[in-house]
Amino acid sequence: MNIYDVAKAAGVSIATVSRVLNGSPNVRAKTKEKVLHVIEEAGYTPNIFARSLGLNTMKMIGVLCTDVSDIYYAKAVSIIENALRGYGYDSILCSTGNKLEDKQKCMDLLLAKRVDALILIGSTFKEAADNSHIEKIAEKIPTIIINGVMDVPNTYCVACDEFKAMYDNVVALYKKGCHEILYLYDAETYSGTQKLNGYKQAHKDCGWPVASELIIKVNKNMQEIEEALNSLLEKGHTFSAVLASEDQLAIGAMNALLKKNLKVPEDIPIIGFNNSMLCECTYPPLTSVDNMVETLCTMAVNVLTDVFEGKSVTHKMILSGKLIERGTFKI
Amino acid sequence: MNIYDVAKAAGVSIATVSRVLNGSPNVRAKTKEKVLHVIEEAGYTPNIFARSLGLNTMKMIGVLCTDVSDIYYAKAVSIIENALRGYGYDSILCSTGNKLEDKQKCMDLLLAKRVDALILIGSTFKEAADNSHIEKIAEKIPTIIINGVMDVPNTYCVACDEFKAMYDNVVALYKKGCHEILYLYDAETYSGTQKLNGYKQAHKDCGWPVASELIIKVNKNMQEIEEALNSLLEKGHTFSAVLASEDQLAIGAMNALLKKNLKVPEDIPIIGFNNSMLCECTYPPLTSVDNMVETLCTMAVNVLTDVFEGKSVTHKMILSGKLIERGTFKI
DNA sequence: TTGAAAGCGCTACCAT
DNA sequence: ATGGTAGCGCTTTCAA
Repeated sequence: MNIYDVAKAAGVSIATVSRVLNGSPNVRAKTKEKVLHVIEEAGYTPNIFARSLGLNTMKMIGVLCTDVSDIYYAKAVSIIENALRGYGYDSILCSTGNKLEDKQKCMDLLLAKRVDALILIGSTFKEAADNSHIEKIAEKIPTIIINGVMDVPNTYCVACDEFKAMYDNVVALYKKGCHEILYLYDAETYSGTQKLNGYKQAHKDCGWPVASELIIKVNKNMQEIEEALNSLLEKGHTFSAVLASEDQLAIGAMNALLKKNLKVPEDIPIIGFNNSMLCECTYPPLTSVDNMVETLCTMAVNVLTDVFEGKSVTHKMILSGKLIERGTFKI
Repeated sequence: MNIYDVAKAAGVSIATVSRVLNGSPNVRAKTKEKVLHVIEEAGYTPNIFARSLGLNTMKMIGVLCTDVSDIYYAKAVSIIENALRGYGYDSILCSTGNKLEDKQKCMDLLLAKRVDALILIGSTFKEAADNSHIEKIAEKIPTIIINGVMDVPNTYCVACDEFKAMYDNVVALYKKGCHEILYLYDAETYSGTQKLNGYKQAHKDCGWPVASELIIKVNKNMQEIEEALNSLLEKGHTFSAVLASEDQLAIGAMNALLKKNLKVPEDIPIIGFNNSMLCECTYPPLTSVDNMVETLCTMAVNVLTDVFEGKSVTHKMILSGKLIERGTFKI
């Protein structure tokens, strides 16, 4: 069943059917009704491929992240997908994994599918190679980057000032008398680097040395975190607080400490990052930095629709994070 | 830049360009090279809309779930998306929320986008109305249902036998002397009903009465769970173990109990469901039923590709769950 | 208000 | 091995 069949059945031309389909006002009510009736009757659905061919858009956005099964990205994807749908856009999801090559392949795939825009969550990356790839993409379609910042035409960045958030964490801990702060991180993304730099800068500004052995890179694996902590302690290093770039890492540390019969926060306060659902899964619940995913993602989609509408849009928007105090640390 | 431009620049016909594009063997190596060179030079990308129009497929699958930000669905989506991409299919994601109407709207949207198939995660639903809608969809495209079972043509179900898994949980607790088992659940999906029925049936088969006040419906909200537990205890009801339809609920209960200075598992063993990442976030870590999302999702995608290839496929595949013993309960 | 017809850019069949 | 060409099903412009 195509538009010709509908036209024939309704006794009109395909142009008229098309007008009805697209809500043109230039159709007599009676004609419209007739056409609509045929459509309804036959259960006709316009062929979107043909439509897209003429219009050169399918109203679809590529949404790219390293791993949707990660609680943080999942949240972001959820919000973005919903917001986009609210604007009549569908989302093609690509959960790329960490390999640069795969990310690029996904972007190319999405580009080949002629998506109207790209939303990159939690990118960009440390590798310059990759950013150049984004530049190429951005030449063709608007590209929104969530929690990454780069200065490239047709690229729009919305991010949380995680540098400052982490900086403030350190200062807050210092004020409580915690001067040896274990720092756990797992990724060297833009966001990861920002946080680590905040940690370091705060030390400098406070006039304390950064103890490099207290900065540990781990995977999001509870056992691995426990082992890292144990090995640290065995080597005789001590720390009086834990800061992590992700809630999950903080929780790994927390459980390792609890296992050693240490009290949290009495012996060692802990602050996570992301303010994810995980914070309420521990006992005591985890104090964490809310980096505003929801706002970030909503803004990202709004920016995008503004771009589509040709409005002038800021290329960089930075929000502040916010410490959510729970059981593991209070200011 | 279109296929005509490429043809002209390469001094061949569009048919030849098309052949090169689609890897036809019937092109002289030299010709192929020439065309490829032009394509490379010009950075030409075939217009997928035109291609789709002719082929009547864009190699895209609609993936539908109630909430991608939920850790369980996120995992499933992640696996499905990756597996599909491995087969050259992209995923359009729809995180619908719980309202029946929205789910239907999403399915229709996806259908209008002419996806090649639909994968429904964690559906189907208790409402008969919805299932009839699925029937209509399945008339047009193959529909895979993960953790839901229905008997409809062109519909393929892969599910975990959660009835049995929960049944076994009850039996295992009984054997340990726990006869009053609090049951927490949050959703009346197919899966939710299966689990609850397993809980009830096990009681029956063991000759124990089901205490209806011990079956509590809650939302995935820690505070609400705590309140539900407290109110239960205040009313003088007691229980010697906790079973939950989802890890998160189990954890809510666990934290409420810890807050009351009860010991887990010494005073009260707890078993969650889904074997999610959350299990390792608590202390002690949560014993939980692995309902095989990964396998389920991989199978789902395999079933789909088999269907596409016209192979004959079982319409119902049921896997067994598996108890993963951690700190909160051991057999 | 309506219709005729020219694209949109590709695939695949039929010739050669 | 290559070319010509008829679709695929829509939108939109131009006429009437």
